[in-house]
Amino acid sequence: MGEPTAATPPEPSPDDRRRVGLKDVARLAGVSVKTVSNVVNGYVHVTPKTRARVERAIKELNYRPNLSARNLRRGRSGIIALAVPELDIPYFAELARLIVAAAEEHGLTVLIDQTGGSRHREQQVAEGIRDQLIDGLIFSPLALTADDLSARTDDTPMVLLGERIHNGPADHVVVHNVAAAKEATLHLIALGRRRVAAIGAQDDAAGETARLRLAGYRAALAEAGLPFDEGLVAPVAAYHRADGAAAMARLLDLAEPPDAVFCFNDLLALGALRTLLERGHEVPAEVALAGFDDIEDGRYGTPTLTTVSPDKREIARQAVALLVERMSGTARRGTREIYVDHRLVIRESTTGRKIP
Amino acid sequence: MGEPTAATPPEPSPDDRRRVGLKDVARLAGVSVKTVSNVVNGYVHVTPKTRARVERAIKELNYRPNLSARNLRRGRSGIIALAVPELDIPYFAELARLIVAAAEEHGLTVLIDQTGGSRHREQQVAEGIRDQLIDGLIFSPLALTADDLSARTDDTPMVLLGERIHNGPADHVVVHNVAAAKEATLHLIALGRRRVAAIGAQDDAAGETARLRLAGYRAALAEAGLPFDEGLVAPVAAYHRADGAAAMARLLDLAEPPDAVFCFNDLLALGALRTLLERGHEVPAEVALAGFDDIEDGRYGTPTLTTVSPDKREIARQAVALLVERMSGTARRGTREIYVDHRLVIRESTTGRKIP
DNA sequence: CTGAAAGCGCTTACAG
DNA sequence: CTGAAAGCGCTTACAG
Repeated sequence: MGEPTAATPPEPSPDDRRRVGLKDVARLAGVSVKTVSNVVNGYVHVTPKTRARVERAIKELNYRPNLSARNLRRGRSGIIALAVPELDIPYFAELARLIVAAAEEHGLTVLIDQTGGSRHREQQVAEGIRDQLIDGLIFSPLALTADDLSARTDDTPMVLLGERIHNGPADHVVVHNVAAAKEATLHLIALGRRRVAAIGAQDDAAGETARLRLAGYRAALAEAGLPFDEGLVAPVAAYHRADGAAAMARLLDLAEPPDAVFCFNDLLALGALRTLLERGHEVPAEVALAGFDDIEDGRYGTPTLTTVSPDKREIARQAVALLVERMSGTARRGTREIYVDHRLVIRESTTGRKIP
Repeated sequence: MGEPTAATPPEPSPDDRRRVGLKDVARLAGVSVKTVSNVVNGYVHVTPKTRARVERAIKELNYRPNLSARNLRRGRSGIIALAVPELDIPYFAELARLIVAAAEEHGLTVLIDQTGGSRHREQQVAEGIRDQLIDGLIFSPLALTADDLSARTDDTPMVLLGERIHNGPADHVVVHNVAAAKEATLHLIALGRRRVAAIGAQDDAAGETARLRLAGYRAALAEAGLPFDEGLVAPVAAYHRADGAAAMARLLDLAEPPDAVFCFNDLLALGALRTLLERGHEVPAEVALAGFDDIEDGRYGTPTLTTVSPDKREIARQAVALLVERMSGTARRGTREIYVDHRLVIRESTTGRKIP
């Protein structure tokens, strides 16, 4: 009494009505909370009559289980994180869609982290910015090294995607990059091309994808008995259209420009295509073009794009399946590296044939 | 006893070591849990010396707060959901990226729901499949009606995106569709075109976007004194490239084909472009083409695509800002409809000029 | 098949 | 500035 606040009786704000809990449902239905919990979670040992009564009460009160409480009690959240560089890079957008779908089949919800490929953000992800919120992580790093990952103190189950990190610190789903790049290059050579260029080389340590695809490219040249010409290998800073466009321009300025180009991804190829058409070159008559990823844009451009198509659905499924195994603790010791199929999809940018 | 399971004593699995909690940190640091909590949450009233000791203990034990417990206690999760039809439709991928970024500035994490535009899934989203997990929802519905949304019993704060639902049941961020479509059509007419077609009409109730953009198209014709020709309006089942390609083919088969086409989104335009080039028509010389959305694909095709560019960053910012206001309870009564700017980006598909 | 009760790990009045 | 304790809403042994 006499306290300054005494004049303001603690009056519940309109939003303050208490949330409906299990207890309220139990009271209305005239059963114990255990029974309500059993009904909510679909357990068997409840008589149909009791179940019906509980369900009526749930509907009447519009009860929804509080997931924070459930998670706290169960010790898991049912949420996994997907960390990718950018959501609007078509390859990652397609992958994200498939992973969300695959996760749903396991009753899991996906939360998305965009790292922008920045080392700092990737370290945060690896160290578990959201580790107490998520049960597992599917991670496609761009800047992190295997050492970074080996040093991580967070023990949230993790599955890696992409070429960046091999040999081990975590389960890993990949495609056979060397073989796929070799196939694509051999296809160009089989068309009779002799000056086959490559766009997408990268010097820095981040360029593991580049390294593998370049190896495949070189293996194809070697197998075909063609010389390797350093001048036909165009390095890029990143794997966007603009980089491909610029690289193609440089190749066209060579004394002896290429008659075919294998681009290390589709965005590079689409950028290169743009430069070729802009400068009045016919594709594939003068320059044949192949990419990697099979993103949807390549299927509808003019010409349509020949490309290596990794089985993205399978990548998503395997990634989620591996993660689920890790999370449940049923995974065997040691990490696994799973190789997913790919196929070469031949379209107009190498054959000139129209889509029927 | 005698039960078959009696032979297997309940032995804690190696993974079962208890999680490090506030209590453990408090014990190691020699302070109360309250103090640790204060340090973790960055509150002021802790002496530097105590703070340092706590921080050392946190590091030593590699302590991470349990978010489920925090959320349970605080009554919120810091997670918002973004529900869109598909993540790999470029427009939604771009929007998702921007919304994730905007949410991050408010310390919020985004969880993504893909509805596939299915009515059933959209109803689940509206009714709060994850309502106890999320603090708010940014929703771009395709099948739901205003009535569906008015009837929802879930009271999770929600912000709507897209043209589907106007007038009211929730806060809403949109662009001026009619005005924008009119501008795009007038631009085509200003080029001297007289048979301007439209691709993207839809009969069904879902076609609110279609209705508005068609209205803008008609308004432009009227303003320019051109007749409205029903035959030049091509309906589509969906807004994908394939629909645009098919619609364009039908328009080209007319006795008097169009000399310009306004497509109600960029994917339709890219599909239409494909048909035009495939059939040997010059763009824009024979047929000029404009789209809507300004997705990245349109910036790099050949020719590049003239399009209405909504300010997507602003859409994302406004959507998150509105939602945050609702969640904090500071929003005024009544729902708001926020119009975001757009501009017409003129590129080669109407002017034929090359990008410098 | 059902009930009463403990406890998941936090935050936050309430006292000091 | 710090401590002891209640309670968020669940799930789940433990009894019956």
